[in-house]
Amino acid sequence: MNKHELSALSRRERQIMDILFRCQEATVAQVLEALPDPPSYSTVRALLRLLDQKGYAKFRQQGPRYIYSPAVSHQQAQTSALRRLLGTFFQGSTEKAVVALLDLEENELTEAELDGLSERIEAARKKGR
Amino acid sequence: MNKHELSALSRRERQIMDILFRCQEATVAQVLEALPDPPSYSTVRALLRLLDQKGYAKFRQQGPRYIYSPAVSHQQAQTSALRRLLGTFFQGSTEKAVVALLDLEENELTEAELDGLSERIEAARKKGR
DNA sequence: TAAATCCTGCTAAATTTTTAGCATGCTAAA
DNA sequence: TTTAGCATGCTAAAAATTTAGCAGGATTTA
Repeated sequence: MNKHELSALSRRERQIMDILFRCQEATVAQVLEALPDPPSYSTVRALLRLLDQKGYAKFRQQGPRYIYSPAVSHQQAQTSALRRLLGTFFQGSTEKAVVALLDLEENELTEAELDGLSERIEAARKKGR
Repeated sequence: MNKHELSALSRRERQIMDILFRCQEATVAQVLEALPDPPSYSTVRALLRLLDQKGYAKFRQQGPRYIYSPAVSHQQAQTSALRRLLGTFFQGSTEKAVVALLDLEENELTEAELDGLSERIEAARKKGR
């Protein structure tokens, strides 16, 4: 029932939304720079205008240029992306996903972060019963 | 360096790959059924053939029909999806992602799963120092 | 102030994606 | 065996996406 179904976006549109979510805000030039197989400046502008018209992105003017950002709440998009990931790769199992995350090589969790996670798990334990 | 960059796929192609990853294997009919805004049977066949040609999917014959599956390793696609998610929504922080996962309403973690996670965290702790 | 530069809006062409339909072969039922 | 029902392969049209380029306005710089 989600009015803004991100999975319905076209290839370029999705690539751009990814960038907007990652950067929070970006100028046309920044988006262009971050795009794989970068097209022309003109193209990026057109795409951003399109995303604005469709309600996925918005922009404000800063001096001479536009600064674009996602019009969809970060929280909401995040949740929806997580759900999709769970369904697609982890049979809906949160536990499997967490394990896979912890197993990623490149992650260096600090002692403090590990503490935080332990607490969260204890909290979940209490809530569970 | 990844030869099969899933983010380069078109809208329908990605939707189909999602289904293949979720189901592991699927017939044309099953893919069709799982597709949002389902097109015609014929269309799905064409798309699957395309994905096969591009090396994203493969199929085997079972009796009269084909059974399709991803040609990319589940593990690899999973990892790449996780990385992308981390970068897009969590500033690369594994910890943030785990917290968000645990905070999803619909997850009901069993006692056993929570135990497992605690162990994982302890393991990470030891490895860390 | 004039020139150069950077930005946007818009339009239309090029390309890619998505789609349906026809031809054909296999399987199973009548 | 003949027919009906599915299944696929292929092709080409339709639709959508992606792209470049021109026109115009603002801003900066010389």
